[in-house]
Amino acid sequence: MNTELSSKYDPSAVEAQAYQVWLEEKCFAADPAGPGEPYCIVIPPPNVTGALHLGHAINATLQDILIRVHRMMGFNTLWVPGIDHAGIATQAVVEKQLKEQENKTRHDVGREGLVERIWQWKQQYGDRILEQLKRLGASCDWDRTRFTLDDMCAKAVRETFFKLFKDGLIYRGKRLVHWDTFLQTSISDDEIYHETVKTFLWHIRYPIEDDLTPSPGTPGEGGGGGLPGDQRKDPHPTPPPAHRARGQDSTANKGTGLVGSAPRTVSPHGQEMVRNADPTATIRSDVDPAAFDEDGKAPPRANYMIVATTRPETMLGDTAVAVHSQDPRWNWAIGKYIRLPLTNRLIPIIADDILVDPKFGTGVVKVTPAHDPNDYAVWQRHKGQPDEIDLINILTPDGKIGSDRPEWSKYAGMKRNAARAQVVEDLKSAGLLEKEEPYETQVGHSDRSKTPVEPYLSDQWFVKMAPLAEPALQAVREGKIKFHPERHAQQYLSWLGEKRDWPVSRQLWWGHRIPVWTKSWASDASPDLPYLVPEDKSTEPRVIDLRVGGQKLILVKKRDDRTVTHYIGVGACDNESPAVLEKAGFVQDPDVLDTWFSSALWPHSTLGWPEQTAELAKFYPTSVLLTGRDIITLWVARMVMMGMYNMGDKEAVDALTPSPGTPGEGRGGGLVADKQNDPHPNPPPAYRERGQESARRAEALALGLPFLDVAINPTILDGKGERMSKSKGNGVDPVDIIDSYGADALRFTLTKMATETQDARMPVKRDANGKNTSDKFDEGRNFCNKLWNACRFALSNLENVASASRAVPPPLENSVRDADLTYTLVDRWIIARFNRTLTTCDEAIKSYRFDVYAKSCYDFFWGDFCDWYVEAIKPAMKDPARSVQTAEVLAAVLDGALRLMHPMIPFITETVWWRLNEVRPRRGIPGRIECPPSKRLVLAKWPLATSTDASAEEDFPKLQAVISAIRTIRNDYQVNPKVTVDVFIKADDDACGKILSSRELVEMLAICSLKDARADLAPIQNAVTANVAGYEIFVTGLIDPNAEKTRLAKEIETKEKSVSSMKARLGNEAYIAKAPPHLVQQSRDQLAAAETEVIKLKESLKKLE
RNA sequence: GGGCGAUUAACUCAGCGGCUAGAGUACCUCGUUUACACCGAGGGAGUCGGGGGUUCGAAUCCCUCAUCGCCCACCA
Repeated sequence: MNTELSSKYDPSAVEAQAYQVWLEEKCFAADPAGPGEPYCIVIPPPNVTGALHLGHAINATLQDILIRVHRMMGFNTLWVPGIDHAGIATQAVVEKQLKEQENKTRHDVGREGLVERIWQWKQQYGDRILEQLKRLGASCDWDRTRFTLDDMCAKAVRETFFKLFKDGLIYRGKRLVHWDTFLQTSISDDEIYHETVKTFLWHIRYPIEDDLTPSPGTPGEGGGGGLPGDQRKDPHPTPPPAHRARGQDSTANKGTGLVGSAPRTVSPHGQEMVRNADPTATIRSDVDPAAFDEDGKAPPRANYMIVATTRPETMLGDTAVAVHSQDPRWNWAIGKYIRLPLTNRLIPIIADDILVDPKFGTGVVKVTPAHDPNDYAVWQRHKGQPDEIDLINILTPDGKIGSDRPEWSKYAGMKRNAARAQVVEDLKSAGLLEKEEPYETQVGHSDRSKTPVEPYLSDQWFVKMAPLAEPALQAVREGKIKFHPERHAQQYLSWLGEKRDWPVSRQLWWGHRIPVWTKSWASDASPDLPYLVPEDKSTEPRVIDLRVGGQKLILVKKRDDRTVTHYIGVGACDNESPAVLEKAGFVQDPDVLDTWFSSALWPHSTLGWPEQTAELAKFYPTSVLLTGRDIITLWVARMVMMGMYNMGDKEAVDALTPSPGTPGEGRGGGLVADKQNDPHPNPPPAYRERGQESARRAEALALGLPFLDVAINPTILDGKGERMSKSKGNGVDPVDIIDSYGADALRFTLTKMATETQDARMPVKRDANGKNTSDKFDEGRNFCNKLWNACRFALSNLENVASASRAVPPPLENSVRDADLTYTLVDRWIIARFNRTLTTCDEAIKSYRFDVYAKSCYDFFWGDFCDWYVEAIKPAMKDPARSVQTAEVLAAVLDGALRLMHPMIPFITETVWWRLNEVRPRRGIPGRIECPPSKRLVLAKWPLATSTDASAEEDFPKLQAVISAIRTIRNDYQVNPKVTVDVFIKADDDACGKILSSRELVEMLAICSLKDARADLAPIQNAVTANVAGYEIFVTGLIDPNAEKTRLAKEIETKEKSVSSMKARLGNEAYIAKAPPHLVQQSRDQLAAAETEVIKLKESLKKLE
């Protein structure tokens, strides 16, 4: 291997070689049996839909920084890479490709054909994604790469579903889905596009049936039923074994999760599966009744209501009319009935303050629960209430009016538009059409068939949220999991707080097939059953928990009616369970699980759960989750829930959740309230205070938490603040940047952008090759180039200087030696600066302030190390008397700097490290910069911050100020850089002593000759002067009286400004009385200093006249 | 409609009660001294979005308005 550093920095060569070495030497491989505290991150698996973008790049870079830092700190470190199958999204791109390339639909190739094609896609893009991560420098343990659809994850998915089912947390329920009447399938939200359609808004009269006492058959009487389609007549099926559900709602939730044609579970709030019932919706209680009564008189009570609709044909399925409870025009009618035109059905007038906005339209809304999401929500809200309403489906799967109701038989078989025309015509002839006005509306269309979609009730599987969500809420409320920045916890809390049940089935082909098998047969003939359940002759609903061939299997037997028995089988973790069931004639549910179902298990499924693997034991809970804020709800919340559910110790989890009796109302404020009570919210613990951390970890382990911290990285937007996307053409491909700038430069720039803000902007432009790029990466590239060259220079110097003969390094315990005193000021200063930078970086990384880490490294390396230190030691390095000592410091500081920056800039630092090891294998300054040797930087020890050096940090900046002042004068007078100027300095004895002891430095860096420095300096004629840091500086030989007058006048002006502002401040009695004394003193000192400087400047000015 | 965020130099951003408000890029001047022109030295550049308030003191905290953006929900 060639360790020479090329004179020109070439990222591609450096990067390829270093990465290859890391891989060959298995530097990223984790060993659960190895030493060290665990530190684990599981990657947010990128969707296999396409290549990685900058969002992934920043996310992966930050994770890699954490992983590399902790690896160097001696943690047993594991970064699990992986990819997400991304159900809908991936199927959609492959279907699109199929259409474009072969002009086929998924129905043409069939389920197996399509799935096979998607696997091909996965192979191609999955590999590409992993390749991209490698080019970025990600130090993942590649042997543990996972895919959310691989066998390991599949096992975890089946086990979880099984467990949830057994615990009664999974149920079958109805949900309104988008229905494509042409393809006769439900489609996802993503596959809908909206088209503006010109239609009419029809205003229809609904006659109020006055003075009608509710008859026994009408709803509201509590259970009389009698309405066709009423599902309440079904008996509740037998609950599965009553495993104790978690959380305060447990009692209300037991005994569900089973077969059924309609949701029967009523959670305390009636929200159990309402996708569209938004419990946070504003209830319009602020309505002022007077607003409807402009004349001060109550309006006359009408004997009909007017409803407006764009879809009159749906009135066949109306089951109520809703008004606002505070609307004086209509609230008197609540509880009365409408005689629904055309069908002659009686439907109730109900109050629903969420649905109805009294300020809009007539204030009356027709309610069609089976065909409108909002109306469905109304049905949900009123279910179980005295004003419960009915639900009537009027459509057949192919989008025609059904024939199951005699009252609308006239319309049966008509398609939407025909039915609409007929209904309108009939209303007209009945004189019930009040008005017909042109209207534009957005109609959802199916992306597949290009036909309008219908909201359609369909059977879906749901996961009950309340018992899962409550512990997950508590875990964050009580700080067991911490968000960084903290404010992001709010989104998590408010979303989970809704506890909306989670619809987990998707009508797709790509994904984890729902592990449910069903079979129905006449109850007197069950030929295959004995194979599974030898002795079951019962016709009663029951749950049969059994093992077949050692496989966990649960069977639910439900008597549907007298002649047919349904069995549901749910297979658990083994691949053979399906086979067992299928052999017995069971048929698997055609749907797949929501892609987030497998994602929710990611932190523990990737470590081997449900097997008790060594990885799981060592690395769970993971240390931190780094992700974008857009998936806090979809993903983070679900991981916490499922982690606690699968991994948590039941007692610990239960103890976390307050029982219903405990006062819980005080915690409405959540985080905010806690923050106010705690004087030190989220205190930044010193990085190595391990005790606190391991206590937190133990607690998290008991609770089953998937991670201790959640760090949110910013979203990268383009220069206009818009999200990057392919369709907009404003996306930047990280690989393009790596090709042109290098991975280190990309990483540095992204790290520096990782502030606490939620968005980071990146102006995008096109490069010469027509690719998108951004000037933002210049900074990273420049820094990398600087780093490369400074290292080359340092190494070439070290090559020429022999190592000190003493044995190095001695153990850390050795305190600072007396020999330290022999170090020069600049040596002591750079060592102090290094240690201070290290401390800052430790804190920054601990608190996920990656920008601070990047900025500190940049300032230290470029601003201190290159600009001052390296320049300052040039003479000493050429002087045999001093070079040995100087080289020791140089080597140690360089060593420390490489370690410090390696996590962010891994390739260059590693490459330089190899050369440094050759040139100077032993290095370190005992007690100041320890440099324990390591062949590879990636595995080297993280530096330990040591004491700082107050006097060096105070004195050196004064030298810098003097040098800068002389340089400024030189520049102002445009002195040729080769010309040496003469300088005299007046200051007190101590200060003069200091400047004289660094005389060489000042003379070299300011290109001057320091003629004299003393307290009693004789007046200097015709000098250009400056006053800094207690030094009065005179530069002779270049005076231009007029220019100097202007210069001094300007100087005096600014100084006087500061004098007057200080005076004003000190003249304020309240300031003297109330401000902290040290600030008052500081102001006084500043005033004094400024005043004397003004006097001196004025003296100088006088001399010129 | 709800939530979150942003508004500081020409651009991209730090700073979040107390230094004369900083950095990078761009710009201007000077300079190729063998680490680096992807460089060095120096410089100009800002009523900290507007308006109120709290405070001895506000870019920083509170209220309000305006503009922009992101996420979520929705438009009978």
